[in-house]
Amino acid sequence: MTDHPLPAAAVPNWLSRLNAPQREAVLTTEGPVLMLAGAGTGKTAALTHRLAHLIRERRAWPSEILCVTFTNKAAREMRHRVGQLIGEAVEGMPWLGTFHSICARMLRRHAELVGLQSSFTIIDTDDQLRVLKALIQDQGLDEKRWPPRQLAGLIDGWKNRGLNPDDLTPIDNEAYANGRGQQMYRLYQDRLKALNACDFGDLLLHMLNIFRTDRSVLEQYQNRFKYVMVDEYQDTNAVQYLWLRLLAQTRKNICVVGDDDQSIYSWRGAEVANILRFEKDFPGAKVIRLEQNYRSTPQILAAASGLIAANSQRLGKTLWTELNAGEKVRVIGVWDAPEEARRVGEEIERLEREGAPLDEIAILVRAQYQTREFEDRFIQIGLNYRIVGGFRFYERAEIRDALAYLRVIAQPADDLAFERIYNQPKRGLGAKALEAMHRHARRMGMPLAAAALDIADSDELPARARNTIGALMADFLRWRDMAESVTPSELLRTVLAESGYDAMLKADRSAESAGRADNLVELARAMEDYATLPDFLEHVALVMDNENANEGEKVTIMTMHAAKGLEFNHVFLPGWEEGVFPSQRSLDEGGLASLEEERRLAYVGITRARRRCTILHAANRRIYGQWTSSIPSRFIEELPEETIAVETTLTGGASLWRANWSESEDPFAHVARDRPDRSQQRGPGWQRALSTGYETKPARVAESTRSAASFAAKPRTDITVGARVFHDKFGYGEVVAQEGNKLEIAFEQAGTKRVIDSFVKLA
DNA sequence: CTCTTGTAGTTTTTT
DNA sequence: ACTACAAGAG
Repeated sequence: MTDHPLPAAAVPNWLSRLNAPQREAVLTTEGPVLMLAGAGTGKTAALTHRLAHLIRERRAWPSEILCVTFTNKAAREMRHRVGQLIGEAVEGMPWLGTFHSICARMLRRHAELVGLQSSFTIIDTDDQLRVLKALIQDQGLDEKRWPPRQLAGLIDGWKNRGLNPDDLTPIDNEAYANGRGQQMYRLYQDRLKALNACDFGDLLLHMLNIFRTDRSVLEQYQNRFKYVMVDEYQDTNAVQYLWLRLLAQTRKNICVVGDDDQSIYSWRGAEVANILRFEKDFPGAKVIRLEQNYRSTPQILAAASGLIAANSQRLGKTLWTELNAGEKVRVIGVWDAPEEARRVGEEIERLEREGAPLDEIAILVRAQYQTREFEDRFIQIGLNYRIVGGFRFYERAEIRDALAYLRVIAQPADDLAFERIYNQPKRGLGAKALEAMHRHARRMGMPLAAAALDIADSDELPARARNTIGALMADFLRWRDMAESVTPSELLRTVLAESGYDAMLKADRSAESAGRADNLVELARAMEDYATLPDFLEHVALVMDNENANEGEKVTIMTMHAAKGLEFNHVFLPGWEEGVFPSQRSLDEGGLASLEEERRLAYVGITRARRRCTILHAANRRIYGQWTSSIPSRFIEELPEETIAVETTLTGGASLWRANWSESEDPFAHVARDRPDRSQQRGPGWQRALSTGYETKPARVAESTRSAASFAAKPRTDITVGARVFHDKFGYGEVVAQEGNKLEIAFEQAGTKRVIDSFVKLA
């Protein structure tokens, strides 16, 4: 295309705010580019300008650029900033997103190639564990000895490495239940297929499998994507790497950005090696280093650089800044965790008095449990805070229940969702009913919902349970029809009203029920942004983070992992003690590599700060309910002495004494958390189940059976009229009629009953 | 079938 | 210490 390489003087105005290496990254559009961008060096600016440049110069249409990030937050930020540069055109960028959302989009188009329907459900970790647990029980394995969690971890690991069940080595196989790893992995994949579902790892693995086996699909995407860009390349794992390499192989217009010092996700399969070998993968790659830091003071930068220098495996770079020297990094030692929280609270109040906005203050912790202490304290002193990443909106029970209803409507094969709500609100269906449905479903190879329809039409369960099931299935069929013509949020409101869920909450007098109802209203509101039910469900599955409405200024509390890519004027880093940070687990399990990852995490933490950085450590902390005394983190010693100012309250006897008696009792301990009220049972759903007059429903149930024909109930071939059969409950009998999979049997003891064929065996 | 009691895991980090 | 789930009683 236009090949007039722009001389520096001719640089368009809109690039003038970039420095020389940034501009080089923007203008080097052809061929592989590796951008090594240290913390705070403006890599997002470089990336977004590069993207805008490609579009402005008409080198590619927005839809011809693949731009991958790791988190939804990063994707949103990128979209927003590109939008500022090129305006509306950003709307036409369907391929800007996370690895997972992009793969989901692709997989919907090619689902049949891996044995799924396009309507497949994306299940989260919770559902994944349920499936695995059921499989483990099926296989007669002891789930104490071989926990589902462990298997889930292994399977995730294999998927991250791009391995299918057939690709496992004997060593991988041995990792679970004495050589049953491969078998369990295969069973799990089969089960997912039957559920028409995939987990997070599958989104990538399935696409990789498709690319590997189906040339024409791969070529289609290779041709489409004229340019490929990848953010946080140091965090890619093997599948992501292989997937990218296939896509970029032909054109080689791939630009990756990363910082090996900020690689903090190796525990989920990320391989720093990917960034270290980029030049080998793409010979002739242009390597561009962004080393000018625009974020932090020299003191903060020097402290962080000094710390990270203790790591061995580094590409190495020298960050510099033109900013004026600021304050030293403060290191504060306190007696215990409550004092730590108190101290941080005081510091924040002081900053507030000096005019610092609360939005510019963050507390970055190693692990989620550390947030609690701060929460308690901030409630006590009335300081506004926001916890990022804690309990997510979409993980609340009532939200998951509502979503389960919608999932069953959208995707009848979704047994996980069906199991969640078949008796929620309570309808008087329990283990017996579930077992009957399971037995039939398994025997017929059909989903639970289809089995439920069959059972409603037989004498298998007591009349009351049967009628309840029939009524529920009739509801679902009605809702499924309605879904065609009504907006998703209207559908939800109808479902909540008609299922008795609303009534259940209303009748519940416990403290939380009002909040739950509010959450459901909020869910319906959130759904208004989506035109179709599948659109919404996809959003929920992949974009699980909640940007709750930002009312007013708040201090941010979050993990250091979550803080990557963000910056704040003032940063507090509590809990720098051996065993907390670096975490005990990393010390025990991962060896040196894992310790170095913790150190990189520390580096990420410090470099979030623009003006002031405060590190704290406590001498005593409660871990697993046990008081433990701890020593300051080794990372504190590794900070260059000239960059830090140490203030420790422990050295003087006075402060020790003070700490000793003031921490004795927290008067708010019992106020801060609400006791869950267990009086919510026996909701109106239960009453409704008794009072809705199920006797009048049979006609409707028969009708529903027909419309469920898509489930294709196959009759047994081994049973014919006249056959003598045995039924667990009714005993011996003779088949007098057969209609599809339903039998009419004259039992010797119980009289004539209608029974589903999967419940009898030949006598 | 629901409620109570006992036990074990939990505290890395995310899609 | 706290929760969440399994097992057992009513």
